[in-house]
Amino acid sequence: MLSYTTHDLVQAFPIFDESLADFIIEHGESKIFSAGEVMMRPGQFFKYAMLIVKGRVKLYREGVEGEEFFMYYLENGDACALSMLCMARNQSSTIMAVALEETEVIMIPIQLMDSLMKNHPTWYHFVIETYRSRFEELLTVVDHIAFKNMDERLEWYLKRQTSSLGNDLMLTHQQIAHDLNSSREVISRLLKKMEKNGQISMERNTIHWLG
Amino acid sequence: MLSYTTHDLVQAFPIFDESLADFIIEHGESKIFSAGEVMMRPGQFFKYAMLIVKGRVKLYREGVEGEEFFMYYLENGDACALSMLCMARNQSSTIMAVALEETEVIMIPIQLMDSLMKNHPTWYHFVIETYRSRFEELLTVVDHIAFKNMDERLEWYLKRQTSSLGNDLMLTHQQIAHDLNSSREVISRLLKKMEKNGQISMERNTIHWLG
DNA sequence: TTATGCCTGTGATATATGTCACTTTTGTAA
DNA sequence: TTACAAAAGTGACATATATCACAGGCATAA
Repeated sequence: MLSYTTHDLVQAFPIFDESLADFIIEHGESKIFSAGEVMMRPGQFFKYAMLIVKGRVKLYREGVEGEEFFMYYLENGDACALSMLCMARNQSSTIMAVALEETEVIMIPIQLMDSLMKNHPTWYHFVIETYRSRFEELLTVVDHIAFKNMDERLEWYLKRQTSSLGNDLMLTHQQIAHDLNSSREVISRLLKKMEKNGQISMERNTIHWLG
Repeated sequence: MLSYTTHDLVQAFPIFDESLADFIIEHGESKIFSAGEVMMRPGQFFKYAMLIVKGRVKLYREGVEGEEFFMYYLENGDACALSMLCMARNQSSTIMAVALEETEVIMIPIQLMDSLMKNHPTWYHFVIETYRSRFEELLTVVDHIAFKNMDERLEWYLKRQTSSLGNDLMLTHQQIAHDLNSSREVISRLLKKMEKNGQISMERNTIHWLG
């Protein structure tokens, strides 16, 4: 039994109807991850579908030699598409989810899926929409790495960051290089260019987006 | 009313139970696409979920300047994850699906989704599994373009092709270059190397995989 | 204050891939 | 057979990105 009100939940997940919200309040479990905590790792087996109520989760892909590649953030009102697949198997696929801030999630046990699907049309609308949006996002990620040069990718990366984190980004060039699987020097040089073009301004540890 | 038997359908889609197969036979529609026909294009609105019964469909991403990027094939027993999202909106996202051979599909109208989800647990298991596998596939695509050099990507590409098309690939270097968004010369040179390493042999229009 | 460890800037160079120009091979149609 | 177009081979060069080496700036702890 969760401590949210029906109203809270419908506000966070507008697609839910009240009976679904009530069902989740009654049967869901709650969990808080602290900043920096790993929420999901390679080859993990899921027993729950996870809904994000508060905080921010960074999803990224790990290469075999420890490279990183940023994919997207999950925030309030999102669900982890991968956790909802519910049947993830042990595989070499290595997706990582890390809480960036203290993050509050609702966990819904697998066993409830049948009942949810059967009795709550808004639940599977939600599931479908979750997949759809992540799938689309992944497609645009593919577009960018397949078709674009690093300068455009960097610009797009910064835009996405600002839409999630605001215009003042507390990021080092090194972190950005990791997220784009590039190198610091390259990122530094490209940022310098963007600064000259008046797209951003920079301070130590911070980039200001001048959109 | 489709002309398949329950048995046919369950054989093609082993996850279906008989009552689901019967439902689909009763309410689904059938369509045949001829080789080369475009089955899905940018910004299309879907009224049907599509199940592939026979043939082969190539899915690829188009860049803004007409570049191509191969993603995956759909074959007998697969469903088009994107069509199942059912609510695709007009967007700049440009995914293309083209029938490679004559391809036979079952089309399930959106309006039936509610009933299918409600009454046929094996249906949503199928839907979930469809998403899961496409999502995973897309993740491995991201891995390769994010982390790997062209030689490894080419090798992986050829392996995937063979697992779908057999060991004798009727492909020109130009086609491969398109699929990988590279250039013919680069692909030719890399193929030459692979030939020297004994991984493949080549003829005009054909590459033999010597796995 | 000094010492230390990030963070950032910058030139030189290496490497992978893309591009250009041209040739040779091969299959097919006239 | 010849003629032609598509496919494939190849060297030279261009460009983007990665890597290396090092210097200077800034923040924090001792």
